[in-house]
Amino acid sequence: MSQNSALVPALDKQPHHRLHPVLAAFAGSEPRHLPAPLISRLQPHEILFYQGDAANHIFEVVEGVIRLYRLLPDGRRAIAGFLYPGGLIGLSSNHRYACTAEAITAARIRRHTRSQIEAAARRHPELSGWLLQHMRDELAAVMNHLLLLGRKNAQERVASFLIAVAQKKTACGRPLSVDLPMSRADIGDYLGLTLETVSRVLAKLKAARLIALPAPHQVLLLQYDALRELAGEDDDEPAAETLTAQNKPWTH
Amino acid sequence: MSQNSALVPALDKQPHHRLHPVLAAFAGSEPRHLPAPLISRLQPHEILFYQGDAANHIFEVVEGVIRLYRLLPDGRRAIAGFLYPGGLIGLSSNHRYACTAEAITAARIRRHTRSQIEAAARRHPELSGWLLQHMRDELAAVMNHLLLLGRKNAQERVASFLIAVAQKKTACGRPLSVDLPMSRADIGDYLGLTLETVSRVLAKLKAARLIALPAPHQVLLLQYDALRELAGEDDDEPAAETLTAQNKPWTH
DNA sequence: CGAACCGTTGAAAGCATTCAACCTCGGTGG
DNA sequence: CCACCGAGGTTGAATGCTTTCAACGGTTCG
Repeated sequence: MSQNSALVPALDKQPHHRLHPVLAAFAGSEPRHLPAPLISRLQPHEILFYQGDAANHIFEVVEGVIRLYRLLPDGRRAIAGFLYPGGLIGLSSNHRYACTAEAITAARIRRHTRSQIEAAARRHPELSGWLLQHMRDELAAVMNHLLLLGRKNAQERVASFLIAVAQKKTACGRPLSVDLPMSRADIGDYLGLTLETVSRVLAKLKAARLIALPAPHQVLLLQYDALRELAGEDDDEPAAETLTAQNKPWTH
Repeated sequence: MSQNSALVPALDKQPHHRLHPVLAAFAGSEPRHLPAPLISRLQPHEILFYQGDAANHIFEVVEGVIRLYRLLPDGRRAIAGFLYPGGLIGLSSNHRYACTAEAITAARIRRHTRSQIEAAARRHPELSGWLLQHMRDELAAVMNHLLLLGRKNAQERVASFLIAVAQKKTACGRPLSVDLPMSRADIGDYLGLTLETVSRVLAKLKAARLIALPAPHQVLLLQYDALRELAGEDDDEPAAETLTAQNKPWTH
């Protein structure tokens, strides 16, 4: 509950760009026509904005965990991502927010108007680049998630999830302790499973001694590498690039 | 096979920004130190680049259809998107490409170096904004796809797919004719289904008179609205925004 | 003409879901 | 203080949707 790296839509792996109050810093360097960015507090089930709302603001999670989700007309829910402190919300939105943002835990959120950000970005190219990088990271994370949702089975999904959550906690010694502030239903809606299936898979991983569950919201990764194997992601594959460097179509 | 709007990762709906040779136009307005952007031709199964390759280029589809996909170690494949003429590839990539890009049909591709693009973007703010917008559209499309993969059943997925493909063809009168240059396996890997399931669902939709299949790669949407209903997306919901404008947490 | 590829269709199997019961834990109030 | 209640988690049994395996027909191409 006290990690502070971004866990953007599909759980970023690289913990680069840890700067907490980045936007605030840039906003602060502007002439102070505007009040300093507002920090608002959210109660556990409070909504920050709804899908379809005009996307006039960009939010920065200061504390707590936020879920982003979309709903089908009949109520089925898909969680697009969990946001941890340092995470940015709404950056990649168009005119309207694509998801609903709701607090899972009590949270503190820094709010910036889009125009503020854009003005600051014009003045500070490094901020502009940083925001772009953030969007690219978000997209890369979502690509991973498409593979997970499209082609992985329940075990692989849960294992991938645990690995991803663990990779935010910058490599303490294993066995790794991870806590999951969200409910089983949240995890299910994130992984495209039912809450029962999530529970069952966790039980199975526990029976296989790959994890331990001291409490429902705390997981110990006992065999990290076995979990990675199960997750089936070649996260940091070395350069398979020199091999394929020839025979590029455009070298014709 | 002759549409010319972008069908980015999850099949864009808004056909805005139809400008075919945008990047070329901007590149051309530079002092001609560099050769004009190369156009290369791809054979049906030719690879443009592999996932993991250094992302030094940005590509623009001029003609044909490209698939972007990721693989699991055991060969399972998830197609992240199909790209049609006008689509940009690699724009949102980090240092490395997140997907493999492969031609489905014979294709012509315009290649730009990333540095060319970036230089042009610095000189032409409108290009910069356009690229940003493109990334946002891509992300929005992927969000739709997460919902599809995470929570829709086979029928809903196929219906959504057909609707999305149809929405590229700017609203000719219904019944709408749509052609699918990709194979059933491609559709399956895009929708998180097997090729058999795709075939079966199409047969079922045909039996229900919602579509007709004059040829395997041509679909007639006989009952567009019923399909939309089945797809279950409130694509263009009107403003539900004024209703929720009050009770924003930050107004505390 | 035969091989290969693609799409379709059938039958059986499997994995996740659905429905339901039970349990634990906190909070509340009698 | 303890009974009651609701929320969240776990587990079991049955169902079902999708997958898997297999066969068949059509088309293309060497």
